[in-house]
Amino acid sequence: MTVEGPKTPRADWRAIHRELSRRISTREWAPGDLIPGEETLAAEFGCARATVNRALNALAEAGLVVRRRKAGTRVAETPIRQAKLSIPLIREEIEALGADYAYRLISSSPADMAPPGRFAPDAPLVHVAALHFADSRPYVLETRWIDCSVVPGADRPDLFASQSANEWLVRHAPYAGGEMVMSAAPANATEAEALGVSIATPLFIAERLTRAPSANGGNAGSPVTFARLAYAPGRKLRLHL
Amino acid sequence: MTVEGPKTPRADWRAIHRELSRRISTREWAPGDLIPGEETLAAEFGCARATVNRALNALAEAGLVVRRRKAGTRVAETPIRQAKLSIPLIREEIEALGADYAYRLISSSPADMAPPGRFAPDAPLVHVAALHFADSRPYVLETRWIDCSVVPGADRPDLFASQSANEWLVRHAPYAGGEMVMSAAPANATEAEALGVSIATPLFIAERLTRAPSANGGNAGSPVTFARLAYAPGRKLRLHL
DNA sequence: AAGTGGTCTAGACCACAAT
DNA sequence: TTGTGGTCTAGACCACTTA
Repeated sequence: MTVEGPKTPRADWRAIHRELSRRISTREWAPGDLIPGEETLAAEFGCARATVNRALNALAEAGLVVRRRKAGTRVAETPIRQAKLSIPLIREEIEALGADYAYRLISSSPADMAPPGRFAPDAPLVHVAALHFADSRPYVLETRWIDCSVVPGADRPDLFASQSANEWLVRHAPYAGGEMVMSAAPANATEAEALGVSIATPLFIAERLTRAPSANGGNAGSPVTFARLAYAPGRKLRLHL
Repeated sequence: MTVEGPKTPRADWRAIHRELSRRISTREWAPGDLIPGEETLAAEFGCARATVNRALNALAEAGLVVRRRKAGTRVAETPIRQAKLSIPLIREEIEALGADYAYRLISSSPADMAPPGRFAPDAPLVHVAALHFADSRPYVLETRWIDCSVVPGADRPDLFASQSANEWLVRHAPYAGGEMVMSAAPANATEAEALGVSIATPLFIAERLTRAPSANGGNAGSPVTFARLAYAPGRKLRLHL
């Protein structure tokens, strides 16, 4: 009998998910073990197979089990292997810290120098540098290039005077996918001055390339924008596993 | 009609997902727009509502749409806001680079100093320091504490002489969840010596706290292990959006 | 009060892969 | 060949929210 509380629904896929999750985390079912099939579990929990299927799919998506036709479902050998990283707008990130947000454009101009190899050689680029502040202190330096042939209007003067490129792009650029690379690097002269730290101070760097939807509807079209974010010291990226 | 190719299934939730995804990425449906209800879309695609539901749920999980009862489904204001981060074992991470993996234990002993505030004051801790090599070059310094009262046997001598604590724990410790924090920091004396770099060199730091399942089956039990990973310069964390 | 998503069911057929 | 997961359906009821 699985029904316990007065308000307990007869068969809730979340309840099944919890129970299976428990059996795995307590090693009642150890890594590598083959667990019962959907039909069997459905009988055990007294519900339809589709309900068990949903619970198992959620476990699979979280990386707790590995499912294969005919082979069955097994507890993953390496259980915690995936985490979801939410990427908020910088303004939201700062406001979530309980700090006041401010923005200042440093420069916006047709690009002289472009980051090598990311855009087509003849792409009409705009270069934008801007600072984001938390409680009047520099929080992150944003250095960005935008391909105007993909995002018409991005070369309008003063466009980014009072709104960050990211927020404008979110509203005006088509998107499909992209890549993000995070690393640690010493502050260069520009970053040091903008953030008010010494040269070579360790900075958390996030670089992000966004791509337009490709012709066939896939998610690997031509680059729309490339941004390098250099965070002031102390910035931490938190994840829940 | 939606059926086009000879092999096209009548109604495939992935096809619906692709089509809706396309409408969003091309801004046919712009951020903030209310999109048609499940019933309407089911009629359009000629399938059951459950099939549309599955496609929309996938979009919601990816952060492309926001769904609320009675209010309907809207295109998210900030489209790309989530990324999946896969966290492989260090050995797998190094082997994925095409490099040879090697491991060397530096020290393993009852903990004298514990990271403050992470474990109970009287918890019987073991402290482990170890180096992971890629092609004979230091790749990451692992500094770890383990609560032996949660993981019996972790204080066995020479347990981590030839296998990393992480791999042993994966096989022997119950788990439930945890937190991970990433940042950039200057190398301290220990890290500098172990990794063969100068003091204050910028390092990518990942700190990970793992928790045991709590009594009620939740995912916020007592700490099992805390690990600090200090990566040699050049390490990059790549994400696909 | 009413509309929308959330979920369950019972049955069916299919796709893949191990035997 | 056959067992297992993958998916679809048609209908039903429920839960949450907005109006």
